Amino acid sequence: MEQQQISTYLLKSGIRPLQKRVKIMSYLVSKRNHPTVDMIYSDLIHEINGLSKTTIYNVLNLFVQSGVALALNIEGNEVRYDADTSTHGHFKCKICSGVIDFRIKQEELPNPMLDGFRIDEHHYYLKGVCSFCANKIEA
Amino acid sequence: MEQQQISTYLLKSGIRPLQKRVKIMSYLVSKRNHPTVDMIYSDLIHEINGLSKTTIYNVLNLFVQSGVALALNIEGNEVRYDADTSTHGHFKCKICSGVIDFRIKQEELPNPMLDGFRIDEHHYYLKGVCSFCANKIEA
DNA sequence: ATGTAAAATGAAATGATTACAAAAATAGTC
DNA sequence: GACTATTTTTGTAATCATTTCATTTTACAT
Repeated sequence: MEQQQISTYLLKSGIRPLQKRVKIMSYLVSKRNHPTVDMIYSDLIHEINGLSKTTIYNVLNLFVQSGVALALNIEGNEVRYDADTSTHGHFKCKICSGVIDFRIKQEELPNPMLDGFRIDEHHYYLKGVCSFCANKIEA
Repeated sequence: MEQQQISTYLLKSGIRPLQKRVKIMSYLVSKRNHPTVDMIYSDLIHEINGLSKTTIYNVLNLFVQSGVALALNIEGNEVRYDADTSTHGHFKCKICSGVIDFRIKQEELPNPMLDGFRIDEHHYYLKGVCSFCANKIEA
């Protein structure tokens, strides 16, 4: 996606499309790697002059509050971010630590009987070993 | 559950049923409140003489590794523990921070096409506002 | 009882995240 | 284009959960 499109998207979501915000969203959208704050920082520090980690925290928190990004809490010691806010699941490999998406429809997810509850977010996480790592183990 | 039953259960799971381990498991099983380490510590410090937080971390890590407890990563800043290792979902209320279980069958959870992947754990988390807090807001 | 291995302890280290005050950038107005 | 008020970014320090590690204590078999 072009930076211009990102700007429009952010604006539409009630977020002023400032330079760093656009770059960070652009990174999330293009890489789709469910990065941690550290990953974003190490990748963008070269590209954005004088970027601070605090800014990344600020911007990501803003994104999550505004609903343009999801915070994934798959593992206790790290938060990962995802610009894809549509319904989908996540698989995390214990070996390579990679996180991949898998498609599921909203209707496929069970809807428990929770009378009077307001449900805002659905998170479906799987953990195990990905096919690539599984092959390496066998070999 | 009686402490005796807990001991037998731990033993069967390959865990030596030492005093503190039994007490901590007993706490998890009886309270079913998905506690954090801090909650366990503040509740058991009165009951167990000279209990240290490090011990709770040690014991819980052992429980998780041995498969007699689950570590829930619903929110990024806290890990909660659950002695119920059967398939079920968790709902966390944004207002009161309470976590409740809901029953789902293994078969109800979607099984994505992940060829060659080994899936070890399924986590299904919902977030929103529980009925109790929703009522309070309306009132 | 005694010795050995396992477990628990507490203090210090680590790592992620937040708070906060100062500096910089931005948008709107003249 | 310059001026000012407001918002954003920055960097440091503070906070909080968790782990590490050396030491002490406990459990258990002999």
